[in-house]
Amino acid sequence: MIKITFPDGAVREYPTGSSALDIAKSISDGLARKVLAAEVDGKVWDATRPIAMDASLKLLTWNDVAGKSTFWHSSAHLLAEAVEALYPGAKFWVGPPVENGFYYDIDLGGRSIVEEDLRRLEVKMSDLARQNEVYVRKEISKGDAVKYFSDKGDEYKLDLLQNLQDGEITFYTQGRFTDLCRGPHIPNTGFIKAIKLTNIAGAYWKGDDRNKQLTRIYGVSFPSQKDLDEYLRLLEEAKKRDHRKLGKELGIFTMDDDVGPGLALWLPNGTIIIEELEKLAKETELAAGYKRVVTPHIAKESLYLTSGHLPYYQDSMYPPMELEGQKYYLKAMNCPHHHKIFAAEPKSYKDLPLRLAEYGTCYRYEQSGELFGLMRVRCLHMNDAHIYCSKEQFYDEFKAVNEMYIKYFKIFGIEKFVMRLSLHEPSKLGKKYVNEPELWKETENLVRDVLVRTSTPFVEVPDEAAFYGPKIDVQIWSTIGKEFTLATNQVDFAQGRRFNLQFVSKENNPETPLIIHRAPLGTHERFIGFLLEHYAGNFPVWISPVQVKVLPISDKYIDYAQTILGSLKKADIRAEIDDRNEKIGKKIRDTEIAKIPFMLIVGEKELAEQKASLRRHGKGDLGQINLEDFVIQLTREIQARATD
RNA sequence: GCCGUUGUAGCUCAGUGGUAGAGCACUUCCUUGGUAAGGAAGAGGUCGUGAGUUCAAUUCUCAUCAACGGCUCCA
Repeated sequence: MIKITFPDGAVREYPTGSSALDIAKSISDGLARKVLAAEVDGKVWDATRPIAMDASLKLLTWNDVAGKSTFWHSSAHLLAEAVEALYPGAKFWVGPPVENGFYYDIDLGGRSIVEEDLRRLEVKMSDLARQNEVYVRKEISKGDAVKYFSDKGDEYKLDLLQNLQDGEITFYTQGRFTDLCRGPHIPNTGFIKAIKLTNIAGAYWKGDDRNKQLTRIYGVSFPSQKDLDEYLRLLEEAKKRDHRKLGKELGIFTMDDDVGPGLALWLPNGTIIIEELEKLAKETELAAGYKRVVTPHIAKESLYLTSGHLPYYQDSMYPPMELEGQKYYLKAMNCPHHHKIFAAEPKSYKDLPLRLAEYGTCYRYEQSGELFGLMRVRCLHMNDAHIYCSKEQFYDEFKAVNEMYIKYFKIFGIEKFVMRLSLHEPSKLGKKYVNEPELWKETENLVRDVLVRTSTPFVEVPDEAAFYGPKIDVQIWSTIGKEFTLATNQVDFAQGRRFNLQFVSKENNPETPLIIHRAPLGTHERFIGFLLEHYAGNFPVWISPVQVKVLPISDKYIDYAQTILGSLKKADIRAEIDDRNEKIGKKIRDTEIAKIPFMLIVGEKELAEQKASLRRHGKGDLGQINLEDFVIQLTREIQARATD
């Protein structure tokens, strides 16, 4: 007998060699039908794998992340089985679960597949699933494994085997398909009741663009059709929040073929949002001791040779234009210009920290396949600033920048983000990173220290630093799941030297400042793209392009509506009037769809009492109000930059 | 940049080897209506661009541009 400890601390005895599934059955058949895998002594196992000694046990179902992953991983095997059945000779790389489903990377030997193939594969997968094929685990020697895949002619699996040793190699077989896999898997394919293959994509082998491109098939699967339907519904919901769709519907921005890819045109409504954001940034930065500067959009080649950007980032810059025998580049970053401002006059320690801020317009030649609505563009307006400080001042300055992020995020109610501490990779010194091993260590420790001492949760990511120093990126996700850096806070110990920037210390010695590059609001493009999705287009009133719409019941009340409009405008409230020849129901509907926060409806009654009927977007009729009170209240809400 | 898909009116989309349709939006008229779509009429498109096949191309072929889904990249 073995002693099994359950998550609630209960200990029960079972015959040696019982599986998690056996144990579940002993509790209830209903539970056994839901068990996908098990956590045995903290490791995820097949539910069917015999347990030979005392262990702690947690049964994993669809409601556990690990249970879901196992389910999707097994679905990937099922996909591979279907692919092998329909397209003999296919070779397989890897088929992992992902956040929302699974994929399998496959070499189809020159064959390309289309949407119809996905439907055929779905049918085949469902057929195979219905056969309740058992996932059989088998430990196998490296020699036998190599022989199996050599005979099969699958060089990808052979490549995987190279890094595995005897004793850690397992095969999983379901039906006619056998895969090299460490598992675990669900008990049998019958658990997979609903399957949707979502898309086909090319994916470089091992993620290296010098390698062959494999066919990646993405899919998602569920234990019931109802779950799939719900998932598809949520996908539809997410699409409604997509900033590209909302941006068009709300008149925020547009793109035009003649202007060029990745070059957003800001429409009047979008421009209002930009101006509100800039107002916020300018107020905040003024209070934090920043000074504003303005710099040109272009500079000579020599500037970027000095900064070091040309050797590192030329591929991401627009090609140069030639004037008077000189090469000029569109600026991809503002820092070199700001460094020149620092250098324009001699500096003493008394001038530090010097904080230079600019909403700088940058142009980056992003790869065509990378462009994505407003989130990834080729012309961007950065909430940029550079802080020049001494080593002693660094901690406070860097910390203040981090606090500024948090302050902004509170204003916008941004809660789902991850702080990412990006570090250098020592083997790439002199290539991807400036060759200053000591400075790298020192500044990375300084930055980590700020995060640790301010108890900011963060993740460390190697090989993601800027070429000039480590950084903290704030990562967010678009509604369709793409990850982006929203804000960034970077240390730069390299450019100060490259530009020979100096200040005179208290001891009358020349010293090189440390530089902090920071962009708490990222760029207008990405930030507004993110805000559109974050609020689903329902902007808080302070950034709403139109804050109040005045709706006369009929044209008899247009004059009174105009009077109200006048008072609103006098109070600097962005208001419009809907004087179309439409019924009030239609006007309300159109205003609701336009996501305008407030409506003032005026007719016979309102005119008689010199009032207005208030309606709030999404909340409906709020009854009659006194206009002066409304203006006071609304102004207060706008000034507070209230979220709702 | 790479793989795949798509490209018809301002928007969402239908359609055909014989030079095009719907709904919404827009304009005009009727209606003056009280909290999410009143009615009628009208206007609007070289079917992304270029070339080829054909008596004839929006439709077939090729190229190109752009968008979309991924991959790679992301100061």
